[in-house]
Amino acid sequence: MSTDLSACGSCLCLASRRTARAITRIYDHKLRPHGLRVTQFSVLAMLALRGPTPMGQLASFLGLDRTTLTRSADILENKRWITSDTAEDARERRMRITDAGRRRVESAFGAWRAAQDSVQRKLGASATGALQNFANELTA
Amino acid sequence: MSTDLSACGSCLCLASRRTARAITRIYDHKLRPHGLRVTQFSVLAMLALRGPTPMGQLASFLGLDRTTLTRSADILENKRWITSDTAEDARERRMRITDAGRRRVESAFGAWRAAQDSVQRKLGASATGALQNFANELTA
DNA sequence: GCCAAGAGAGTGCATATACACGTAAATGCC
DNA sequence: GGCATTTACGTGTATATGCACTCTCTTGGC
Repeated sequence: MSTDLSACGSCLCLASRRTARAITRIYDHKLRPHGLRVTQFSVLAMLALRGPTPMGQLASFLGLDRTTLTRSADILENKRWITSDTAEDARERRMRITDAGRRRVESAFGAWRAAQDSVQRKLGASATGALQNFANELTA
Repeated sequence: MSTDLSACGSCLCLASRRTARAITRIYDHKLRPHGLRVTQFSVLAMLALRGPTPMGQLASFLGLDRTTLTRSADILENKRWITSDTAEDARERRMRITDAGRRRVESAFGAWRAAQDSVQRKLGASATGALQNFANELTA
């Protein structure tokens, strides 16, 4: 009377993780010459686009845990690519991209574009559109 | 003459990672009472379905780096949920699920099913089908 | 003004992830 | 049979990820 595990072969979590790992490898490979990981690129690009943003809000935009961003932010701050200060509310840690950070992310933009195009070619336009929606639908 | 980074707002890598993180949280939450993470569940289920499998081959099926599986396998082996031995080829480390491992993954199956259904409801049938294809298309 | 409740953020811990590098066993070629 | 090559795998290092817990600061009610 052992359980039938065959349904696990179509595990959506495994599928999503495999997809993310495969895509991440493509981006990281392209970004490597610029000394950036795609996770770091995302944080820098987000800050460049949105301007100074408090931790929690930035974590929410990136869809990751607040405490995860704390560690990533420390790394980026050590590299002098971001700085942080406090606002009126002394609890808030407001993150800001530095000039060096902006130069770094801009220099890597071509590599990011190449990776983006590569994945787009492999998956097709409709698939990439769907992928864009998933995260939003899951956090709604 | 600063670069226009606005295209980074639709980064496919960020989208895939956000999706995977959100889905992982759902599965991990359901599996928690059973003392399993979804990554561990995947390894155990795969071994239960496929029988004894060498490291590299298992890593390939899971779409993760071989060295990542080394660490995960060590954890599962410490918990006595899997064992490993060598075959004719002394280089091969062949993984095998134990009875305790099988009981564990079977006891968690209901939780996995609940998480799977939950994500399926949120994304819809066509979307989940698409998600299943992505990983395969990217590793082809 | 005082205090309880809530909001924003950091730490300890465990696990996940992969690249560069190293090691040992099998294999192919002569 | 001996050695270069290939194959399967492990380690060192760095980063990513999130839960439980803790701390500090703000806010509301009195």
